[in-house]
Amino acid sequence: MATRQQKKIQTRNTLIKAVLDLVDEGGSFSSISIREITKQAGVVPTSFYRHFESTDQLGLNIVDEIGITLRKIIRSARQADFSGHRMMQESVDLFFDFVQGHKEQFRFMEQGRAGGSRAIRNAVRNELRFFSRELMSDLERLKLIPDMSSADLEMISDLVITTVHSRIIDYLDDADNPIRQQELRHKVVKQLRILFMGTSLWRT
Amino acid sequence: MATRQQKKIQTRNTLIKAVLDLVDEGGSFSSISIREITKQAGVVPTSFYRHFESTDQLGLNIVDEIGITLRKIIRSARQADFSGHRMMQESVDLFFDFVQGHKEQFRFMEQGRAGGSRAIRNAVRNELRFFSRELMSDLERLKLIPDMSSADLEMISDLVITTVHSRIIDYLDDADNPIRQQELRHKVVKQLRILFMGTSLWRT
DNA sequence: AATATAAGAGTACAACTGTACACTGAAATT
DNA sequence: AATTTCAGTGTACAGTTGTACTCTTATATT
Repeated sequence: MATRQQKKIQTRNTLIKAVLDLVDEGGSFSSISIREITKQAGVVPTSFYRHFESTDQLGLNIVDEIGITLRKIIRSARQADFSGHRMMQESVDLFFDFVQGHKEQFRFMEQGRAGGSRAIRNAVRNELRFFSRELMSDLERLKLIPDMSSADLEMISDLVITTVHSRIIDYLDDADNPIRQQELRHKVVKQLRILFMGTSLWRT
Repeated sequence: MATRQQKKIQTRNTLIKAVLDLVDEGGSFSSISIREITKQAGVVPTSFYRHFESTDQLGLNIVDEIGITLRKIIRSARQADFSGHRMMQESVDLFFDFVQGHKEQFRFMEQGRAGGSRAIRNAVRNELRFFSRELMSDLERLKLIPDMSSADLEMISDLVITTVHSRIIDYLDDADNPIRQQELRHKVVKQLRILFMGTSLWRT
């Protein structure tokens, strides 16, 4: 049998998973009760407090997990080392494949960004900013956008991330319509192309 | 005194306003109860059902009101008839002034888009699509983007709307920091400039 | 003037909520 | 081997929830 510490971590993960499952089933994080969570996790209500002092605290931990997923996306993209004219399509596909593979996390992120508590909104914002900064450093490193100040590069990275992440909800809501999902990916690619073309004409 | 019909409409509006007030105070629509709403509205809980069969129904009515606000934005922009190199800045300012003036509505919209019920998410999506289509027809009418197919124009309008509306939450969360709000407006203007520059190089 | 209508008030209740408290038993420490 | 620790259980309770029901009374209809 496992050690006490291991078992605790296990239950903790079960609680987090319970929330993500409930969100995936269509629930809204802000209206999920401690009792629903513990029921879903197969644990008694009061046990919750052995791990989190509030649902909000649990939510912040989920945001941390989302951060990990975002880092995985970045790592994958760097390893794949896309190049040439298919680079854009391949990057977008990589991103949405991750969204598909972690739909509960991304649904939670979008919910939290707009409708969570102040703390959760800020946490999500931070993760997105981090993601944007990583993109920025890749744009710099690979010299994908020559002759650009740091401030402008930051602004452009931000625009790219916004363009992509704004479509997450629409993408997930089309889960039963793969054709529309495909079109959506395609649309995003076009939008990013436009945007990158714009950078070549940009002068601060 | 007012007629029975007028009084009914009045209470109905009070209920809607109650929800928007609660959202403005930091509440999440999905977790607001009928009793909270009626309490805020100064009306007995059971009265709620004389007007709406569920909170979701009330929410859909709020989305309709948001639609009206969006139409006002469009009308204002057309009347103002911005032109020249300040056009972009003036349009963005117009938009964010409206956001400022209807913060409860816009907060509700962002919450609903990501965390509402399926019905509410779809309703919000529809309003945003409408908004995007109106922009598209203006781009066409004013020939702001020459030599562009309808499909591409639609895709570009969508990108513009996304870029602007994605910043609503960030903007409202900086309510206590007007300098940051100003910077945010400025950033959006730059992003739109890049994007429009991109369109001039675009070939399907 | 007599009657019908219907918006809002009041009452009631079962289901659910967060959380305080004492308990259990297996794992960790001594 | 004896003791301590502590994750998870069980019980309890006051507050909140949605909603069915009846009642009131001002307005509308006749």
